[in-house]
Amino acid sequence: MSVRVRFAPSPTGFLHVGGARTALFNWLFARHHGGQFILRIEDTDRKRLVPGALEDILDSLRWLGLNWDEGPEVGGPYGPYIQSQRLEIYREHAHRLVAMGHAYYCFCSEERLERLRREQEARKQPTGYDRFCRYNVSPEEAQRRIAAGEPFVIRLKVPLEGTTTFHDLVHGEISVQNRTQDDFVLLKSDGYPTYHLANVVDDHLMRITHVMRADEWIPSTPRHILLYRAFGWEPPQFAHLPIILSPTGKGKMSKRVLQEQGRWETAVFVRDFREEGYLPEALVNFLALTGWAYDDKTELFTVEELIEKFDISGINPKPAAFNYEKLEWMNGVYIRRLTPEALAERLCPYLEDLGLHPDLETLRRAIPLIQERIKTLREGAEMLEFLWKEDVSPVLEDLVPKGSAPEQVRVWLTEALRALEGLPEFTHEALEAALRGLAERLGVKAGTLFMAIRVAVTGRRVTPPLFESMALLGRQRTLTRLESAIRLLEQVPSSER
RNA sequence: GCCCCCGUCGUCUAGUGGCCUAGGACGCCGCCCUUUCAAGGCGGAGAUCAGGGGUUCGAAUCCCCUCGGGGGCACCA
Repeated sequence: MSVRVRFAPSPTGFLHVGGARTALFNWLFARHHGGQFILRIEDTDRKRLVPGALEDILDSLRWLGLNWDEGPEVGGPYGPYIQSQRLEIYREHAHRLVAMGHAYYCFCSEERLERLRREQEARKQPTGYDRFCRYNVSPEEAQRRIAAGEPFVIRLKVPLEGTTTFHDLVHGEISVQNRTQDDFVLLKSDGYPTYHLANVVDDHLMRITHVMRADEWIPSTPRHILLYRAFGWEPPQFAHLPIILSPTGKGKMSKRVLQEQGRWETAVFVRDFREEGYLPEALVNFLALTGWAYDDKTELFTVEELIEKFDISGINPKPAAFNYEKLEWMNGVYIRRLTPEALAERLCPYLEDLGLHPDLETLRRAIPLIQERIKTLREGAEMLEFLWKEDVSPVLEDLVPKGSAPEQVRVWLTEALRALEGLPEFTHEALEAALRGLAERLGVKAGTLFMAIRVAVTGRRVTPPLFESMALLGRQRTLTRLESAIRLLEQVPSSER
């Protein structure tokens, strides 16, 4: 039988890296086995729907390269793939379970359930439904009350004894006593299914063979097994993935936790990583490695290699902290491996985000200057910003090296200006020769002089190599920038010179 | 409170009874290169395998207990 797996997000927020990793593992597993990867949208909670979330999930998945064989926009033989469009199916299945004697109608009000829970908590007893309607409402009475328009839910008759056991592909044998499970709701009073019902019905109808999902579902898996049995269906295989923790290993990967821990990182959604200039292939490689390992040395994998090597047995059951530094390093590696043309192309959107309109020729020549010194595309765009910016507006404290006076720097820059004006050729070699000579004549350390010029010309202390940068900028703009830096220094009150 | 899961360097991990005086990677430190920042090269620190008991000739690996961390207990997913 062919492998069929699914990723089933709820459109209640943007796609989180944790969700992305779940999707990735499912996708890799499907591709490895030549099976199908299905995308199903679980939007049965109408109160928590977030506008734009579905689009973000689809976009993020596509950006990562995780294409789906069946699902929204592509269709498939078991559709529709959006649960809100399958309501009739769940309703029919829930009622069928009642007819089979495995489920029952419950008319308990929310107030009664709330009171019940409070009492249980007060007595420090396990909370859960007390099965009132299972024992006290006959099928005939139930029919009468439904006909009279009374709201109801459908609950599963959970066996009172015995244990439910399943073999998890990551965690091994897991078993739970049935008496610790209450008669959970299958169909809500608004006619919508709960996650449990919709999930099981769809996984069965869509012929899902392996359910790979987040760890947090382990406690409800026995319920799902019970549901499969009630229907008389064969349950799929389960593999529960450990969650991704914040970099400290304490707390979830969320904006709030990151902030509370005083971290510099802020990205938690796939779109955040995209905005910061991470390459999708680097994120994929990194994500594959959090919670999974192939051997004791391989770290860099192409997608094809990942597909070839991926195996559930390599999944670590331990929750993993998200290591931003390693992701940065890996992104740098991927950037360095890009062809210059590819890097130029990928950089463009980030330059445009800075409000720049780069000319391709300059960009092409600038790439070799930054390729090995950036970790993200955004960083690359920022590093090249000076090439197209109208005014780089250096700040005084960057312009004046420690231990120097503004007046000194003014003299240096003026001398530099003079030297460059008459330069026959405005090339890297000519610039270097001229400015090294100048440093010597001035009796200044080359590095110190260069830093002042660097800041004057680019507005920053961290830049691509100076002479290449100036050559790229061109004589005219270089001189103009030196002039404005000199003017800035002239404005310093004489007492501070 | 009840139920479940997890526990090897700061972090990601290799390890499935002897090859482990525990290997790799990120990060960190030092040196080299160097016009800034990187990249690169070389070297280094860093884990009594959560703790305690067993089993065994032999345990990070098997068993038990304890501790610590996480998750679940909704007409949310």
